[in-house]
Amino acid sequence: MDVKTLCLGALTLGDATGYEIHKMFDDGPFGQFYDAGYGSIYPALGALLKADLVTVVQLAQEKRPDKKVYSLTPSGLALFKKALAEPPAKDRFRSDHIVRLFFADYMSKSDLQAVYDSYLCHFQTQAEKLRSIDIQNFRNGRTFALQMGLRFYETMSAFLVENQGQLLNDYCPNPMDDGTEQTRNQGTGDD
Amino acid sequence: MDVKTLCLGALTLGDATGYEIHKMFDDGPFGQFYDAGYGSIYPALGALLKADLVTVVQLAQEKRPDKKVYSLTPSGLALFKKALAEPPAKDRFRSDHIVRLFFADYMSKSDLQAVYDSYLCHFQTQAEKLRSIDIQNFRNGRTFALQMGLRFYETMSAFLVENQGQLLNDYCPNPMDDGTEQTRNQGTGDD
DNA sequence: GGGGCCATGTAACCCGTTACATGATTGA
DNA sequence: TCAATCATGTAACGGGTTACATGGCCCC
Repeated sequence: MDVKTLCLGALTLGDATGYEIHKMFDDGPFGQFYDAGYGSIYPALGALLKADLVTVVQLAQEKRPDKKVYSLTPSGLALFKKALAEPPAKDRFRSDHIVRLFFADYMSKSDLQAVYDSYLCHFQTQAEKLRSIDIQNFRNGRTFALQMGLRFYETMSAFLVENQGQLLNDYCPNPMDDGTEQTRNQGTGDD
Repeated sequence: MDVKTLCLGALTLGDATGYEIHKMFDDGPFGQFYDAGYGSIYPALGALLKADLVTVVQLAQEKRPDKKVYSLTPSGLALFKKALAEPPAKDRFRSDHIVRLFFADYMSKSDLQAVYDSYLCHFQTQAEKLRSIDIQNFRNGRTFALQMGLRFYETMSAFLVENQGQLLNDYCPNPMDDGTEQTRNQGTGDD
């Protein structure tokens, strides 16, 4: 699902500027399952406008660039619904953090500790963010997705806390002859 | 973290062919937190070879294309460790499924049900896959990452089961007056 | 017999990321 | 004063995905 479609979706929640849509991907309810920078949002909005899937109202502001408020058109909404009806692509998850956790034995203990700390902090922060979102006027799907994200962050941070010892206390740097591969030459001084 | 680096990491687990590395991203222990297709793996391996970060042994096979078994060189290992020591990029999670769950009210109930079913099935399948991986000879980090993945899949599938009713029984299609739920940006500031 | 597995690779394309460019206001 | 927030956009670059190209074996 590309940024254009996601922008359409964002606009079903109400008219918004590119700047505001970006915030939705950053802070708001979208951040959990997608993200997009200005460099993709603004061009997407431009393309959407050309295709009459959105309209724009330009509000002049004296001290800032004009604010361009975008709204969904009926055909934009129709296209979005059509996109939703298509079979979803596979989820895609990429985690530099888990790569490091996985290869813990190739890291120094202090680097590993740092990764652990930043990861835990990340999950806790995200959970906090989600908790602060008001779900009163959300309909079912919104609430569901939000709670799912919350559960995810809470579970992951709980996991990190519970298994900290396994990772950090039992830490043991790679001896480099663990039997996994054919021998190469001596791993000299490294780093 | 790019595919080249990930290939280096894959090779720390033992010599492998491009085909085998691909399987690691597909089935194996890498699938949880990264994925890569042949179209990125083979070129990556080629580049790694040119840079002397891996070596290759070409085994002629009569009935198939030659099998090219790649091995990490000391400098490849060193580079990989250097990459691990760098601060990790933010996790990136993209879920077409959750987008659909979030916008449930813009879908037909049957489409929504289908998305729910396929998502649940996905998590259950993934969990099963991870459970079948033998963790006996894994070191801490490997086990940790694997268990983290397992916890993730189990939690998500449990969440889906627990909250099925909220999503599907309380389902209520969008009234669709004008497509938007509220208005923002009525004026520059307020007034 | 046909589909899936083994096994490798290339090339085009698309899309998104990053960096660049501008600039005033507000709060610490 | 310095950082952050508001606010929009462009251009180049890079990377990965997709599709294309090949072909025999093995199991159902």
